[in-house]
Amino acid sequence: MTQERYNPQAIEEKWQARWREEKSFAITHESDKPKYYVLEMFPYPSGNIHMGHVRNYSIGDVVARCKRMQGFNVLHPMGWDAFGLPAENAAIKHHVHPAQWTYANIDNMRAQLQRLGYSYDWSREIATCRPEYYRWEQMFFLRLLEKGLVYRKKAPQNWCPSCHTVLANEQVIDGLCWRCDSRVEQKDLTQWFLKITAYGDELLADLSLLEGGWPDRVLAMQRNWIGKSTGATVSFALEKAVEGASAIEVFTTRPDTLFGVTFMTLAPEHPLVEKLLEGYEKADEVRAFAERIRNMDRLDRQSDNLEKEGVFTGAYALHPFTGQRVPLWLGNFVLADYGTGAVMGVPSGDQRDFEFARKYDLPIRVVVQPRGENLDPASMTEAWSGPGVMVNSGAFDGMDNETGKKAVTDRLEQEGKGRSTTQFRLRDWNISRQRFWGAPIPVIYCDQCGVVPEKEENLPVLLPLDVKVREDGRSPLPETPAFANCACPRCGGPARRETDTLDTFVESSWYFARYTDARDDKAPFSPDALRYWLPVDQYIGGVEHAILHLLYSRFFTKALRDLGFFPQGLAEPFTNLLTQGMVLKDGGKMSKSKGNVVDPTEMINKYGADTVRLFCLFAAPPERDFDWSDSGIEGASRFLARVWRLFTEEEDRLLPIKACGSAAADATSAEGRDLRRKEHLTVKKTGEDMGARFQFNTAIAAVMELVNAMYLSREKLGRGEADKRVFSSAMATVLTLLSPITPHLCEELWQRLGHPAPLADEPWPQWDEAATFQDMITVALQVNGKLRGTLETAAGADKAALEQAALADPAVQRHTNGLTVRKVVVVPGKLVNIVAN
RNA sequence: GCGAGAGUGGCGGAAUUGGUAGACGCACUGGACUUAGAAUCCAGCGCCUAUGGUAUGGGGGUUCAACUCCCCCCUCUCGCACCA
Repeated sequence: MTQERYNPQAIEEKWQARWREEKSFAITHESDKPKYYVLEMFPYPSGNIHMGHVRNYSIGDVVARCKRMQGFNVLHPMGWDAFGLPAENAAIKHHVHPAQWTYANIDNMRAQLQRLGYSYDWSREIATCRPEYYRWEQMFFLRLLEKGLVYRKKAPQNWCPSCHTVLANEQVIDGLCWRCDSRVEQKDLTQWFLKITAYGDELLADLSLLEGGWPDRVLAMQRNWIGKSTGATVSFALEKAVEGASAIEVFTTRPDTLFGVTFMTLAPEHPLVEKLLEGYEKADEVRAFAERIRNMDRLDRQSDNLEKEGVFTGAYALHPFTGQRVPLWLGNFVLADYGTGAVMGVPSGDQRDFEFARKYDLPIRVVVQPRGENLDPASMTEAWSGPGVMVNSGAFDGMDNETGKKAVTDRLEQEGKGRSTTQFRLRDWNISRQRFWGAPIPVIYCDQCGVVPEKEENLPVLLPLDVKVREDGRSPLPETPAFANCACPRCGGPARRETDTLDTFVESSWYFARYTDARDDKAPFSPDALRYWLPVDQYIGGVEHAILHLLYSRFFTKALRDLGFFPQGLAEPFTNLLTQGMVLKDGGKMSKSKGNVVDPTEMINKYGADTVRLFCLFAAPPERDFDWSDSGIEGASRFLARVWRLFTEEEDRLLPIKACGSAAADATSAEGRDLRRKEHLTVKKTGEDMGARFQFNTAIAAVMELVNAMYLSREKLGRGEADKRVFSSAMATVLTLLSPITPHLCEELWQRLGHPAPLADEPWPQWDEAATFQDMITVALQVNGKLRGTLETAAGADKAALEQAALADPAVQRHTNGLTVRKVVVVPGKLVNIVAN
């Protein structure tokens, strides 16, 4: 026996160098094997990796290595989401150029990732800030523009005063900037938009394709965000037509309650407000109200406990069916940018309208009531929005209200007073950013020709790097003449370039596809490679992207398909999604300000990469948050040292055989049979846990059990060839099963066993059903469902024998003494339950 | 309010088809080895009034048998929230 300490540092460097030099994980799409594309969300190159990255990428690496061993041609790439604000902020703070800062960070983080031994195909590495990448994005922009999926419009936009840029709706969280938590303001700006709403229906419908593959809550969040509502747009004629309008339209999901309309409420921003007020004696009061509401902070205006307020405009519309006069009010709760910016008021059927009507003493007219009940407007305390029968609704009386929705809409359509309508909560995606460190938008403004797209052959529009970043954070591009001034691609005259850059979420919306053909300088992708690799089979990342990045990528997939870049049959980019939990410390998020950050590099220095990987996977199932534990990682380290010790101490009896490499004939002793059975059962369990269920914690636990069994058996097992084979096979199995998780240690010991080829190229072991059979088993003995004893019995014992043995058991007899046995339930191989009273 | 998920020892967590609850690990306790410590090894470890009783957030139900299925309730986390 030799004593030898496990020393990860030397081993890990050795294998990492080898993987790098031999390009061990580079692959092509020319392969007979089935493909498997596993992808982890690429990082922003902030400077250093944190534990969240380690967890994310360790999960991905186990999947990649495991699938590779299970016979798949695995694409497992890595890159950098490299444009974005932090680079500019760092530039201001440290007086380095954003590009320099970004590339230095990439170099640093790449080295950190390589120290963790991840099996990436580094030949496919991308950085989105390189022209070789963003040139294709500029091309997509032009094609989308051509197709009408990009447009320019002036509208109130989310403006972050601290970041000096607009934000997409998805980037405003509770009224605050997603990056810096500043209060978002509204600002009228002309911006470029991607028409994601054109895909609203498809984005919603295709979520059903992802059921089972994506977590339910992510699907729910997307559904929610898209927010499809079906109903009708109804036109109410104005009693007195105003300039440019003779009617006001409302959107409703409840056309069945149309006869209950007793007023109408307009958003203070509604374009007709000023015209409706003409000649009204209290117009100034109304104007003041509208002004006050319009100027309210958006956050306050959307808050929970904002009291509903309104004011009568003096104007009336006419009910489309009854011709009754409907007073027009302004209301602080009506959203200008949803539906038509005006809603019909049905106090009997809508709680908000009910409260509004009570407050301002407006009439309440019951039009839908629960079957068998009579609602009385005078005594009602809340609106009835449930199902029921239509009343006070003319020809529709007596109709079920669900049927009524369609019937009323049909009649509106016949009379030209309305139409069936679908509304989305989803808004088009503002992709303009007033920032420097981003991909230039390839558009030119010419006094003669107007807005002119750059010519495709002139791409890329290079982001100039010889620019000094402004101290105030504003983009230097507008005042960089070499960039901003240009010739009009159409008339050749002097023109100005668009100086806004693209939202960085545009880059991350298609990067997964670029990996399939990352070095192509003739086209964004090779169609063959795309057809082979897409979609991504397993995507892994944080749930914080449940809407933002994942929605945008889904949209891009559909849009690029319709532009002819992606295969026609491709509907969704990511078939399966795993949202990994966060790594916490002391129950909270790690943060510099709290001083509870655990630095992966320190941990690698102390314990080695294998231990860090092992602990991240063992601590909890991947979806769940877990609390970093300093004693927990000690345990992981201890286990690997234990494997190392077992190997080195028993090296003299280890034969160079492979996992599951012993024969049934080798396991002649009870010890041998037991160990061999445990070995095969472990292969069975880890294969399922690691390759299918992604429950790495239980897979690791199973291997730990096998190692424990080996420790217990080593004294009892003999040193004959057959026993050596049984023991060696178990050792080979431990190394093979553990290799996706702790590849360095496993490769090292594998090589030391005398195997010339690396473990990474080994096939996943095959377990043998026959090896898992047991002659004698333990059966539970229950009396009235309570465990009273156990029984050692032959595995094949039949029901009658089991029943007899159970009834003869002393413990059972003690508990059935004086009782009459009514029934005996025998589950062969499991238990016997005696029912007695 | 709506939607999703969760609730099991001192802690992280197992229990995949309803069939011996607490695998595996952490922490802890005792022992061995040691001048001592570290490391390692062995043993113990849900709770209690302990040959038994009791226990998977609480209450009911189905069943020979329930962490698992059904009904009601409580708590926590996350997301959305005046979307007409």
